[in-house]
Amino acid sequence: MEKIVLYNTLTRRKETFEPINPEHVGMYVCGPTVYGDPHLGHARPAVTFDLLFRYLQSLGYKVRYVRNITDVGHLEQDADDGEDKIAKKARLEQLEPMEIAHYYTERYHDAMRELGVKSPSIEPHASGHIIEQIEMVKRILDAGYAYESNGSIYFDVEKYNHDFHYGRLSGRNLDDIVTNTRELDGQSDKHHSFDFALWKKASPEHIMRWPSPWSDGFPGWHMECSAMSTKYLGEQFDIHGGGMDLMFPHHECEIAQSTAALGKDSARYWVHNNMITINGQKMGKSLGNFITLEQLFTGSHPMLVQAYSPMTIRFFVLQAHYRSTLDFSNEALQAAEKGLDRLMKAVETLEKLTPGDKSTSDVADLERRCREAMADDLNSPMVISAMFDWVRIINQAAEGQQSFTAEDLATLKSTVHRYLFDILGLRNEKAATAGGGKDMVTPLVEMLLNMRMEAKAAKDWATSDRIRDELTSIGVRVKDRKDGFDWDLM
RNA sequence: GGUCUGAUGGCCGAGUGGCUAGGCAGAGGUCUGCAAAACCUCGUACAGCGGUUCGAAUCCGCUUCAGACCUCCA
Repeated sequence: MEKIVLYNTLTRRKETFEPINPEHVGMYVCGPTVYGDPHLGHARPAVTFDLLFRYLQSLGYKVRYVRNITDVGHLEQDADDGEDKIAKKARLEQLEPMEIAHYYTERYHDAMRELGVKSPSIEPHASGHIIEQIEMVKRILDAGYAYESNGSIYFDVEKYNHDFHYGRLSGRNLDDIVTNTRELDGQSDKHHSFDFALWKKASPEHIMRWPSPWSDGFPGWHMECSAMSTKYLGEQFDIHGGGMDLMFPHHECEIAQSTAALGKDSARYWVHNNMITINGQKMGKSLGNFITLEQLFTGSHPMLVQAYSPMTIRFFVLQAHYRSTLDFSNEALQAAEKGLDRLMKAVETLEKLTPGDKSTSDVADLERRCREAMADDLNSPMVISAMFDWVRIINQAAEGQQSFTAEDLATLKSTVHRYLFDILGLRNEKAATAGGGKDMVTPLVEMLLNMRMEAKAAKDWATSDRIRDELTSIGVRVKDRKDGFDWDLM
């Protein structure tokens, strides 16, 4: 198996990736809380871990990719008295919480499909794993790292920290957390403000509730990921992913829970994607500066000067390394759109190239550069950079300035396919599709262009230009070739 | 305040102790009946100040600025 390195947040360095079972990879990624439309921020982790998923598969691993749906337990504001996000939305819209969860899950799936994000292997819902979560809470209680207080169960951070190290993922130690956390005013059931809920007793008006040994209530937010990752991937698995903003407290608490319950670390490689920013600031719900994916696809947001296709968004995300922040702007998105367009045109050009006697460039160069870039912590920008160098070479070949043997041409096509389509997950949105798109209009366009050729032969420039102008006006771009024509849809 | 990141040419964004990342925009040229597309050429950028080094934008220190997390957010 190809040797690859991944940046592990746990050690803050790149490490050679070695799965627990040689042929298999278990990967868990924190999915969305389904109480609102998916926005540009959701696209980052989805595309990042889709890239990792596709890449690992392309290397030959059998990957079990688990991405959860949070439909219960995620509270607003202070975890002690905040309202459940789903329940709040349900109350505001006078719907069942499950209607809200279902609706936004569907919206999320639709957007992900558009972005070319593959469906994970398993997509468990928190509400469907209450029993597993209760079992895990019991294990933590049995191990002595949690306490009951008025029907709720809290994690005993101080005791845990005595035996292990609370804060090792996010680089904190408990003293820092203590001095930087405001102690609550005695109203809380918690012993310390830094303790977190494993199980919460439901207040009378709380809708989403389940029976448990301690009270009718609901699980704490962090429980679902620990319980579901353990259930589907085992007590130890390879990769745990998510956004950097989840590092603390969410992932830190997950580590504490799993370690307390199982006596050992659960995830070996922690992989975090960085944020998408807008005017240098994180794009997020709380800041109210987010743009939904649908708004992006349709251009219906005051900040957008035009619509951007799903593949433009995907390409935009892939052009930056996943651990860097990526700044949103119309200019950047337009650049991505044009760049992607050029890339896809070159792929079409490549399909039409005819083989020559010899090859004037080494096709192994592209494969090597792409392979090395991906193996080095998923460096998709480097892959794209190599691709563009070859776009030039392909275009030169189309002009007769380069040539390739049939064998090299086949290699080149397969390399481009593998990296651009299979691994980066891009697709040619404008390409011919069965029963629609370019195919449908081809006979008509070519008839007109043949007429234009005749006009040109007769030096009837007026007719020739009129045909071209009319075609341009309906979105067909005409390109003259030495011995004919070419065209595409704008 | 604590923890941690980052500062790259007009914009986005890689990378690296010495060898052109790439895209977009811009300028000139080739081709063309004119265009478009494509191709060729061009900007010689790495926040500031010190230090290490034969050599640093890349390593170290300081300064300035920005961002993330420390309450929910991908």
